[in-house]
Amino acid sequence: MLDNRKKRILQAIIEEYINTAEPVSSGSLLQNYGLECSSATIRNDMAELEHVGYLDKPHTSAGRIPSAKGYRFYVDELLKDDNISIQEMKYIKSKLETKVNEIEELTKIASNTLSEITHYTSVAIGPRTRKHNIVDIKFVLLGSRVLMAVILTDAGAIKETIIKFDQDITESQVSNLNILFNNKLRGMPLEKIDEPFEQYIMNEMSNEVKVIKPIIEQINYAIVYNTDVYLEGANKVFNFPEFKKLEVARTFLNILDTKELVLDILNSSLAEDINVYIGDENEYSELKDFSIITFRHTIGKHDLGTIGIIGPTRMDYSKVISVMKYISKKLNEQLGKGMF
Amino acid sequence: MLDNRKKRILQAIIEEYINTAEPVSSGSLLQNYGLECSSATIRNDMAELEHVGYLDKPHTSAGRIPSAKGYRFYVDELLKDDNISIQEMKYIKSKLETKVNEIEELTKIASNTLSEITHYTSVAIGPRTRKHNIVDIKFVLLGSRVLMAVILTDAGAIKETIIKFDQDITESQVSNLNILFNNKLRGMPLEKIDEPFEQYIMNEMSNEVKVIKPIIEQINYAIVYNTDVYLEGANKVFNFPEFKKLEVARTFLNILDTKELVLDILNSSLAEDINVYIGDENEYSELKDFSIITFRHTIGKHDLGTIGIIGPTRMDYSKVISVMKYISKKLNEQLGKGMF
DNA sequence: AGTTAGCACTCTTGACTATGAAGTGCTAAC
DNA sequence: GTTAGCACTTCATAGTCAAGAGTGCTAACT
Repeated sequence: MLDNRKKRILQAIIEEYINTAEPVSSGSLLQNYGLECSSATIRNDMAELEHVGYLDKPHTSAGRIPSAKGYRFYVDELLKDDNISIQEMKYIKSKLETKVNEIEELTKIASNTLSEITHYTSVAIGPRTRKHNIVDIKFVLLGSRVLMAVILTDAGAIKETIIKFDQDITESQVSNLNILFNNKLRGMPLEKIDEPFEQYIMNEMSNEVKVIKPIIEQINYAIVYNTDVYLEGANKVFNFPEFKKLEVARTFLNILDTKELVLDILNSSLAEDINVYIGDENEYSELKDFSIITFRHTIGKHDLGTIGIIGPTRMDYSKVISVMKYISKKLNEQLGKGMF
Repeated sequence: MLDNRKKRILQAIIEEYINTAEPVSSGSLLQNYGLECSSATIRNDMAELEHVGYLDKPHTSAGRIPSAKGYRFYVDELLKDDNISIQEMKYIKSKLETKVNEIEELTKIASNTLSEITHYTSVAIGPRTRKHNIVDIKFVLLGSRVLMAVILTDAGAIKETIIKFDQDITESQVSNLNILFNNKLRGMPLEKIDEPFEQYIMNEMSNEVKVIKPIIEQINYAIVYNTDVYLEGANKVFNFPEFKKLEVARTFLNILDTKELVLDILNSSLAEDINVYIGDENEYSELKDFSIITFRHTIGKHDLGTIGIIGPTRMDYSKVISVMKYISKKLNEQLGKGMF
């Protein structure tokens, strides 16, 4: 276990390094933090902290920088999560109070705001709607051969998709579809639009089998593939000195371009909690020089979307987590008002 | 006017520079291009070409690089637009033959393909629909206080938007809306959903004025603001040596992040033609080190979307223009089939 | 008059060196 | 357990130098 002074020194080094991006020396700690001991004592403690793996040393005559393990200790034990100003709170509130028509828009706004305030790149995905319950499903004829399906869910998500046919569709077919789909599916989760259901409908409307298949296919496609990844502030990374090295910047942009990877990370984030992945804690080796902080917001058991911040391991964890917690709180208040 | 040999030398310099990104020397021209003269002659011509502004010189003892004016001459007079392989054509064909439900998807696919083949960053916007004629307009009640408006146009664009109310909406109101809107608007361009129209509807439905206003507002919002900018391959720039300088990469990403700027550029592109903006020909000074090539595809007088390529001034104009022309041709064939 | 060989001149690049600054780790004293 | 003092290490910066690449000019050639 670390004694009190060592903890203070570790915290000071990490916070100084987060601010300056320069290796922290014993002298600078003495100057800027009110430590009541000499630089030699600090050096001894720093050697100890390095020995147990919380610090690294770029080379013998440089100061210390935090290791991934050091950041982890900091995040778990030392970090303060009230690192947010009144102005920032006001700004967040005003942004989140925008009137939106769909839950997904709110996720976008939250992600956007998070990036603005923290100056890191944010990523977000909309809700995984498969578990959402169907409130209403409507088919509307847009042309003699064009049908639109609109599905409303109890978590405020709206899925709409267009289906084209090689043959004319009649109004009576449409009203049949409306009745059958609603009778069977209302109150059911979206994932119930599956093969058994397709079979059922085909039996009920046995003389128009050709119409059913594309409808079910297209709806499923819309539900599954409608997982856009929203990105905000990719260019912000150039403000950080770690991205001065072209290779790092390139890796970063490649990560952001690999939608599947981002999706995977956001999806693996646990429900209702803030998750921090520091450097090589990340499952993917491409991410070893980066940290990711995610959180998912939910209503009851319903997933409403996941937001993440990605940046250098030298990230201002305190700031990001503080802002995230506040946004999370406000989102819940907002959603609690019964918007949907 | 340039004599034949000077033209050949200019062309050779530009093509060599596009390939290598290194200043081109008289010696290397002699080696790699079958010019029947000595390096001294080439040097004389190069001095002349520099004098008239087609070439620049980084410093006295370096080779020459093309100036913006040089590229312009090359694009206007020397460029070949058949720089595309059979495989590439096949690939483009296969991509564009994907079945799509909306014209906008096709624009996205074309943009995406263009970026894949040329390895430059592509941007695209959907059609400016204001001049599109309304084929049908439908209101659908999604909940007692949620209305969806779907508008179909003769160019295959579908605009849908959701409107929320503080009061219940009845089915009879909805059918009224359907009748009134369609009677008045069918065959009209989308831009006709304007203030005079709002007045007209308000007169016709004078007892439900409160319902009309948000509808018109929201529809107009959807028409005007539904101009997403699609971006593809932003990370590709790191393959080009001009982006080795961090400042250039940063400027580039900032440009891509400024949606309004990109939108403006794409919108100012003329109809049905390929437009090339080289370096400081661009209206915006931020773009002085970049070139942009755009083209808009149309059916008759209808705008169907605009696609652009943005990259360093040392761009492979020949390749990009060749591929664009081919895509443009295929798009027209595709659309000519009467998909919409 | 246009073309060419030859060569002096210019500028860049990379390797090598010297020097100063920053910081540590150790020793010995407190 | 803490601290002052100092030797030692490493990095960053500037300076020097030589090699290499390419031009521009001059004078000769066709």
